[in-house]
Amino acid sequence: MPTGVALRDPRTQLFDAAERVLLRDGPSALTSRAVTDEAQVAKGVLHRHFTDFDDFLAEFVMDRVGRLDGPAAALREAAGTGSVIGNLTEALTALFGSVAVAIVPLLTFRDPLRVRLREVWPAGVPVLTEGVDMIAAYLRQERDLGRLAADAEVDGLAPMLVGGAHLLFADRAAPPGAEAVRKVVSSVIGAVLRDPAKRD
Amino acid sequence: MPTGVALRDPRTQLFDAAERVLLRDGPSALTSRAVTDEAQVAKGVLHRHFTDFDDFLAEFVMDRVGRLDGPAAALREAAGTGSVIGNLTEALTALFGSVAVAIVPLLTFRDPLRVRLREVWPAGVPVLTEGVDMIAAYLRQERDLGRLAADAEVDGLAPMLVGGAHLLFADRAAPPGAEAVRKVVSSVIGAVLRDPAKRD
DNA sequence: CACTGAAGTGGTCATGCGCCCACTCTAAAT
DNA sequence: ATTTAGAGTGGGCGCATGACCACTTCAGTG
Repeated sequence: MPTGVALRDPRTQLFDAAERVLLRDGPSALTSRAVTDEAQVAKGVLHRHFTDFDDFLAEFVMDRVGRLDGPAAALREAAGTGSVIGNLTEALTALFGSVAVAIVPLLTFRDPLRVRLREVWPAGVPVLTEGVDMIAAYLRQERDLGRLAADAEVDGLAPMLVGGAHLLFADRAAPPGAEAVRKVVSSVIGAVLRDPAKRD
Repeated sequence: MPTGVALRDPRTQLFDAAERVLLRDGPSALTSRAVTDEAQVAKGVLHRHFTDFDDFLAEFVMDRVGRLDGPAAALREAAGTGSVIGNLTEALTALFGSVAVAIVPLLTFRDPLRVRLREVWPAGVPVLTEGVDMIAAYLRQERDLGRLAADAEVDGLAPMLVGGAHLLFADRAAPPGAEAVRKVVSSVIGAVLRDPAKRD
């Protein structure tokens, strides 16, 4: 086995491996060994590029959140036009249905990681708060309550993308899949926006 | 240290200890040692009364779900009356805001436990499916999508009751608390029920 | 062409977890 | 009074995980 041969883009390689493990085996299987094995590199690689496994996870999350630029731009554009409902629904659906967001709350269950994430988080916040505050505005709710509701929506849909964690209906064995989740987000947002006292 | 002295109601004692640990230290701290230590009993006690730690957790969850009888009755009654919106909102709020339900999805993250839970789960299902299907009906959505949406709502609100797991707004340090969660559930359900094509 | 340092490897360690089990104690049965 | 079954105790085992580190290899530098 050759050693010392430089890998190309080890960080991305590890991030992609982590995503594959997460989607295939679920969050409880996301260990440092599982990631390095999946990436077919030695255990030490992870520790050379990241101070910590939680550090790795935090960077992993932020990397995925960074891919939200597209949906965020669509959201801004939708807010500017006259026909708000259609475009906003579309943009919000894309935003909340994104796999990138879905990964976030999963990792939240690692307590130390949560602390770590709060340090690097601000970079990704604006993209998400925008959408959430818009929902709050359309609900004409207090800002905090609106945010809380949106938080619940995101946190709730996330586990289902990754392993079908729902328990209420155990008869439905397979996870719903990204497309079904998108449809639900769209429907829920649509229902909220159909509120009689709508604004446009 | 006296040994062999029979504890009174060891199961309830352990369940209560588990809930205290969960609410105080979060789901990642919910280990078998933490439970027995919190209950101030020896490690072995847990294994005498339960075949397994996951068995204990499954029984724990089912015990808490069993406390949903009150909200479920209120829900049935609300469905029978004429003024559906007010009563239904109240009943659904009580149902989804319940701490008992909140515990369920948390434990979902333990993979083996999920399998175990599916075996004992049917006993508690009707109580929950009732409320969820009602929401689906009011949303006039396909049954599966409605259920999925409700699942997301429950799963999403749960972690917030237990440690404030939300990340979108890291500036809000403290968990929202049960009362705030209730308000949000009520608001969201209310918004959905204000749909122009409402039924009552 | 030697030198140096960055990068990858894999053996090893400490920790914590769930679980087993030999032991002890109590209370009910004969 | 002796027996026996049930219940609580805690030492310790096996395993998995994250972290550490001595060693190896290669690219770039003068």
